[in-house]
Amino acid sequence: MTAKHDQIANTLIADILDDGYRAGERLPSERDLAARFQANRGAVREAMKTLQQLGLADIQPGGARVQQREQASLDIIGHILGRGDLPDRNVVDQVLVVINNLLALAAEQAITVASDEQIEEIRQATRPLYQQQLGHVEHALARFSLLRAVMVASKNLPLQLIAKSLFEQFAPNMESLAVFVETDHTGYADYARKLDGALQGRNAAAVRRTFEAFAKLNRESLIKAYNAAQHALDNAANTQAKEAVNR
Amino acid sequence: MTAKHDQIANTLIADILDDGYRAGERLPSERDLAARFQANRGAVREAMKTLQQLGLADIQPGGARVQQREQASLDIIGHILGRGDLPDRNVVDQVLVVINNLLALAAEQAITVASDEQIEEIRQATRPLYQQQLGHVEHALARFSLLRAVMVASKNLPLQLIAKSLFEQFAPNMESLAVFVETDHTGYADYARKLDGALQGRNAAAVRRTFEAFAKLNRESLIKAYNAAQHALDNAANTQAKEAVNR
DNA sequence: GTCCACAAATTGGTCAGTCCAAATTGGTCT
DNA sequence: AGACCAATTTGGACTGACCAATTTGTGGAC
Repeated sequence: MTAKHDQIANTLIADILDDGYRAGERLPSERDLAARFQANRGAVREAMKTLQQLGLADIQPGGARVQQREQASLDIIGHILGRGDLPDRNVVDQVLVVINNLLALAAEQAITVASDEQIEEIRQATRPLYQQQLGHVEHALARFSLLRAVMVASKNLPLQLIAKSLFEQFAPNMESLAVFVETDHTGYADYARKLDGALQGRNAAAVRRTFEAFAKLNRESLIKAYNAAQHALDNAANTQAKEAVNR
Repeated sequence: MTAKHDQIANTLIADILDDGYRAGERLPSERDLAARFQANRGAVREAMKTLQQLGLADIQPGGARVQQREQASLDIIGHILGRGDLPDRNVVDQVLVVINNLLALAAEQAITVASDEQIEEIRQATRPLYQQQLGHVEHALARFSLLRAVMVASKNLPLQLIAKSLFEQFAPNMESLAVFVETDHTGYADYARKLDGALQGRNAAAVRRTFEAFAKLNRESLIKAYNAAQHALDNAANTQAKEAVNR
């Protein structure tokens, strides 16, 4: 059971993101919201504080107003992805672009600042990707471990925080696609070997190139999964429609 | 006059970031904090909610615990930069590295997805940088406008949100350095011209190269300012010490 | 002495009602 | 129309209380 103020906050967030409230518009007063959600005003206040920190609402004595989505915090990405049956395709692609770019940057930084031990840790993290018979979930976890190792080795705090935030909002919303993902074991293994070599030689350019290839693989895999999931959804919708006609 | 719950939150945040509370340690209860700050528990609760959303505290029935800094939100960067007389040099450099990399990515994206009108807007934003006689503040604002135009043209929401968040936390904490910055007008003008040309030809590689040169300029300028500010601070400290001896 | 089960104290989550200061609103006068 | 002022609305803060989950303390069994 999630806390009540979180329920209220999530409802309001969904309302705003679904354009139930337009930017600049005034939100109902805390007292009105308390009545609507059958909650205490304190709980509503905590929910409003959440909205404020997400940059979705500007809250001042006299009234709270909805802010432009571009004014929001990075933390709204998860909520945006969480809407609808499938996460928004464009946003998913945008997140991938950013994550991959940051990953390449982190690798570049790591090559120059990381200790030999940390480079060795990254190389260790590439090992599981050699294995052809890893399950989808295990393979995804292995890739995540690699990502994490690179980020830590970059010794760049903002970089780590951004990657963590993006990933933690991204991953849970991709679970609905997970069953449709077909892991390209051979492709990843090939990439893992190249990365290992580049790391060993501390070759920044080669590392960046490899990570860009890695990104391409990830993206293609996800696009395929997306198409499959979309077909499945459409079929389900058709079936439901036919049943409705038969009734 | 800032709100009381914000004061409480800021004090607690500073305590945590200054290692007043170690990771894993339990924070005082809301009731104790209310007594300490001579405030209502409701106000303390709102402050705690801030800490939670910053990822600094894990707050559960039974007690709140301090979280690892690596678990925090990107929004703590501003608080980290705000400590001490001068912002932490390493963190400043890290932020610069990330911002510049994102800027290059945004430019690359913009080249491929932006409309002709948006490209034109970016080119317009480069114009002020041609002028040799712009004041430091005006020049900084002009650079910011350019950054903003590129981000918008990238049409990548997460990218925009990250850049906005980083910049808004970064800028106010650089004001203490502002007086020591010597703007390299000639360098910027040179870069602006190259960028303009690359944009006109929609040459992604050239745009990225130009932005990397731009980043280098920015970084060198800030390092110089840092050294100057550090010297000024040291001298002030020495003067104070001598005065103390004379008393 | 160690471990475990149970009761007591602590703590966060929620609620009701009240007061205050800032902002908004609506009417009035010019 | 536009400027000004009072009434209302709204967020910020406070007091005091209750509940459920967790933690902590205590005692007994091994």
